[in-house]
Amino acid sequence: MSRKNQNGRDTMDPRTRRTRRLLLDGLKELMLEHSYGRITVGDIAAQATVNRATVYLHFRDKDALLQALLGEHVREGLDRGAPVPSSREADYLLVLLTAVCELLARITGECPRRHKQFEAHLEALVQADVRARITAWLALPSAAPEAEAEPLAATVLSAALFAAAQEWQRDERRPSAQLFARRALPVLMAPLGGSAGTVLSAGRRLKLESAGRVRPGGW
Amino acid sequence: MSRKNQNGRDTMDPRTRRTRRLLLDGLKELMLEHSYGRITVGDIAAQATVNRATVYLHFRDKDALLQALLGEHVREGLDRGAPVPSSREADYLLVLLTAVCELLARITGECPRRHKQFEAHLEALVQADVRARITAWLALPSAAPEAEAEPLAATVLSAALFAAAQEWQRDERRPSAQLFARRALPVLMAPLGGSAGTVLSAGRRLKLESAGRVRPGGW
DNA sequence: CGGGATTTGTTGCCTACACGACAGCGGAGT
DNA sequence: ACTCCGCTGTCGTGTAGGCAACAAATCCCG
Repeated sequence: MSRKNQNGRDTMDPRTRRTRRLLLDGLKELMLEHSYGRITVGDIAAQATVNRATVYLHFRDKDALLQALLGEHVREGLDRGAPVPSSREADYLLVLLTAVCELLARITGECPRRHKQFEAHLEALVQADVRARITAWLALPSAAPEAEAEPLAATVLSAALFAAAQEWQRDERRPSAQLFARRALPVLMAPLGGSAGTVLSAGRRLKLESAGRVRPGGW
Repeated sequence: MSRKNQNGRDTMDPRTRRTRRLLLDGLKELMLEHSYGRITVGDIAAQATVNRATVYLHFRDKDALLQALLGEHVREGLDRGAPVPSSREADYLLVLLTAVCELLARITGECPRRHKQFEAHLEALVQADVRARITAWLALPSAAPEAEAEPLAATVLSAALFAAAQEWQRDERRPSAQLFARRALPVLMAPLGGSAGTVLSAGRRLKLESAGRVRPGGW
């Protein structure tokens, strides 16, 4: 049995990885031309050159497969633009907000009419992924010894950030995502620390008053 | 055990078909950037997301894999342009000669410098495939009841046809393949039947006295 | 509404593939 | 000369996947 069935990245049997990929790609391919509802599990299996029974070795049902596909789409969309850094760079939130704005725009823009039904779901996945990224970012090794991840910090931060991006998206004549992010970030963080600082772990003050700073505060 | 390991097309285990395809595509992909000699079996396996040992379940060695890849390339090249017809159409040889000319031109034209070493081999494969096509064409149901496949017919015809194509290829200012084929065909068939029209449909009398002229790469 | 036709999940048996380990071998360096 | 090293080709063992058949939805049309 493969070490990690769900989250395992590289400890999986190559056959499992390959088949998973074939299935995800197969569904993606089919959804370019057909509506989700009209696609059967058999269609997906055929497209993936895999037996129908095999589909169920990887996903509970068709919806779970779709879920995984959408999740991957979101993950990739955020990874180019806002990969989780290896050190707790101060401007990560800025980068992330920019990327979220751009991804949301892409979702509502490029998504075929036929799949508009999934937009809400897709946005929820974006929010979940943003939360995961912020959590990971907060968990990064920091110089402060007392660093204890305030569990609420990620929740609050991600919700605020995502809401900001959504508002940007609704704006008729919105500025560039980059510009918007720079202006919005201070507002975003205001509720967190008293004076726009101390995002969380006590000693760690993130100075963001001048919101355009593009240099990591390297620690 | 799969019904037909070598030639079976559709009676193979889907896993076998898929892995074969992955390996062929993998080698093709690698050869876009590396010279054949520097590519190891392990590289191919990795590119194909397949275990190295699995390669040997499909091909005796790296060379056999290359052989299959080149053969497939030739087959596909001739299939668009000169697929074996379902009835013994009279002008098939014309179509085939045209296709061979164009394929030869593509081989010497598009082939990267790095792989020029395979050109001769590739041309031999073309000739072999041409022979197979002509054999198949001759075996097609014909109106003549006495139709018995004269085994030498395919050999002679294919050698002559291929030699003509090679000569066209060497011509500095060659005409279009289409035009050349039209002009060359009567010459080609002259040794076969008396009057260039009746190739071998009715009388199937193949006079080969003057047919010994087999161009290089021959048997 | 009824009933044939698809589609969905599930199961048991068999096969192709993954993996690790192995001996053999050719090449590069010292 | 020698060892070191990476590649080749093969083997035994465990597992993912192919296949056929199945009951249970679900569709859909008269």
